Amino acid sequence: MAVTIREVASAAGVSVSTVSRAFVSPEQVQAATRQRIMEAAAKLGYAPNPAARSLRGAGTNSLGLIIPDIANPFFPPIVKAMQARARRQGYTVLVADSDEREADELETIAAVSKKVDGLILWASTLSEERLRELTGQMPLVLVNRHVPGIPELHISLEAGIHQAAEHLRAYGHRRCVFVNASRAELSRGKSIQESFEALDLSLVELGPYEPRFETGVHAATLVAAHEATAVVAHNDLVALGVLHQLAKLGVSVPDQVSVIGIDDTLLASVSTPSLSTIRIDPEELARQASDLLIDTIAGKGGDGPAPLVEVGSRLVPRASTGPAPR
Amino acid sequence: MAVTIREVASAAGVSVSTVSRAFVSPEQVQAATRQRIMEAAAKLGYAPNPAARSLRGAGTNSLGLIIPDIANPFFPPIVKAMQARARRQGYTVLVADSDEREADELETIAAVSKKVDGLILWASTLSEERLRELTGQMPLVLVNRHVPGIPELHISLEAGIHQAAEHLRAYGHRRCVFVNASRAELSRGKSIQESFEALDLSLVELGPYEPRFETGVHAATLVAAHEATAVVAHNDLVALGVLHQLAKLGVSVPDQVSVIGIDDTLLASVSTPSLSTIRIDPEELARQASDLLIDTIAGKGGDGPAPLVEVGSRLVPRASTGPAPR
DNA sequence: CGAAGCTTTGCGAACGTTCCCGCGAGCGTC
DNA sequence: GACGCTCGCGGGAACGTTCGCAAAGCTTCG
Repeated sequence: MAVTIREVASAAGVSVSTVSRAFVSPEQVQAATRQRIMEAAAKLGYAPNPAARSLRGAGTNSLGLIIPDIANPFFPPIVKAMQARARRQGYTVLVADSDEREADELETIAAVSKKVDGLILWASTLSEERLRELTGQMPLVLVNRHVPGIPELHISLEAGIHQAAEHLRAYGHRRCVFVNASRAELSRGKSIQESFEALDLSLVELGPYEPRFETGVHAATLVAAHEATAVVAHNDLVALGVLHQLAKLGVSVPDQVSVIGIDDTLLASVSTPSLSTIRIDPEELARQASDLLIDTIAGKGGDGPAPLVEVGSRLVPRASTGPAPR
Repeated sequence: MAVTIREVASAAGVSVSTVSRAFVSPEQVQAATRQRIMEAAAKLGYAPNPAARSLRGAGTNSLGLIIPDIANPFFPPIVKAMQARARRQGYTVLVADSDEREADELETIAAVSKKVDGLILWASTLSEERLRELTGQMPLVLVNRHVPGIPELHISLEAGIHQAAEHLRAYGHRRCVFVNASRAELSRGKSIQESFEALDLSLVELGPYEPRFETGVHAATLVAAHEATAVVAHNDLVALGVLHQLAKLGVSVPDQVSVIGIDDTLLASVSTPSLSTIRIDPEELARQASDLLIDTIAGKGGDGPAPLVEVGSRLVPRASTGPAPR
């Protein structure tokens, strides 16, 4: 059915081996023959069969990306960027979500692992032991999860949080509320509490709740009781819940209360008022994660400790923050 | 490195063929032997190598899904649902986006096509001729694109549009605006124009524009000029642009103007006010599309005309629609 | 009791590719 | 001018699996 390497070989008047070489390591075959081969291949519409290729020992040229929830608007831009990045390096990206349940994650990994050269595990629910076992079987990169000895990408919100604190401080806010739903990235480095208090801003922490819209709705009813004039939410979705409920309560944003989200998802830029938020650049994230995995697959840094790369964050001020009321 | 079928065979004291059969067609091997094999496989941690399997002629057990833009919030829930559905049938889903550019789509198809058993092409930019050529090489399902002879899934907005018209009519609206950015699904069946006028609602069509937030912002400035009291937007994103600009103009929604979106993305449920919108059920869409492709792969309906399945829509009334001002 | 049919299992070829080995031609060195 | 080295290419085994074919065991029935 499909056109094989053999047909290309006879069409170009060379052996199968030479055609193979022309594709996998072109410098080993003379320019003239190479060109003949390529022309024949193009005319016949030949493309190497990935199954045969990977069976023989070469990799699959695919990366696996396992994220908690594709439907979470934070991820799609990252997936998109990673696809683009990986494609340029000759890789395809296989995306799957774990629904944040260990059983599902295991099943997903089992289904995907044989088809890829390496795995990016985002906020894995697996035990440290299991992850260690897994990394023995195939290249692994962890995002927002720390296990000694496994390459890791860490999202740091510290800079963004600091900028948010500065931003609110400059606007004259003194009392803030943080709606928490436990972000792994916040567990290292300076806590949000410390960042705010360093600037003489008091911060009361609500929760932890589930990271849902309704959480924001609920939290919004509490800010008055705390006499706070600013709210930082676990993510944009929660922030929108806050916005929604404040509007319903007749509280004006940003005139009476300022609101800040996290992630800079699409939600933030299209809300009314548009949402000030702490941005994590999906392009950079994708680039770092895929490069880290590709390097690991290539066996770089085989010695030495497992690499740890960090991606930062910054505040994107929009219309949901403003001067504190007096 | 990895454990092969041979090791399982010798561990279970049977031949390779029997182990193979135990996995691919269990009813052909006696219960007792099958159990022995499964135990040995489990103990050794054996899983069939997909590369070898697909090389030998069996399929890849993967479906390809090519959509215009993963970052468009309409798609992630569909992708998620399709993954879940396909997994239950033993398939993995390979998602890629085409960025709505023909060159990218071709490249994407080339990269993915060898790794899958069939392809779902969403709103393909390819020429009819090319699609026909492609369908000769592998099973294809088209969504929102009609090419005679190729299985197709058609999203019908007719019911949703009709319900929207009824909804607005019952609220006493008479003049409406439609912000258009050309949806393929609208090109068949009754036009939105006809649906509205059948209920004695006048509808002026703006555009077509690009389906962006800013389009909605722009369109919102025009509704007063048309003396309209209701807006139907190309999708939720555009509708949010409308909402945003109306708020800025001091026009109250829904007291002065009602707004309806299309797609029922996450955006619609978390906006302020929450957005009435025409919902296309992602679960049903995913189910129909993947089942259609899997049936096509299985060779069902080889004779007869190419199947055409339709998925409907319905209005989800929320807070952005209300009685027309008098 | 034997032939015929069915079920259960084993043997071995084939899938399309990569890569190790070996061969011959050309070239530089002493 | 013989030797060794490099370079370009061909031969063929191997990757792990599926599946057609056939052998062996069992049942059934005349």
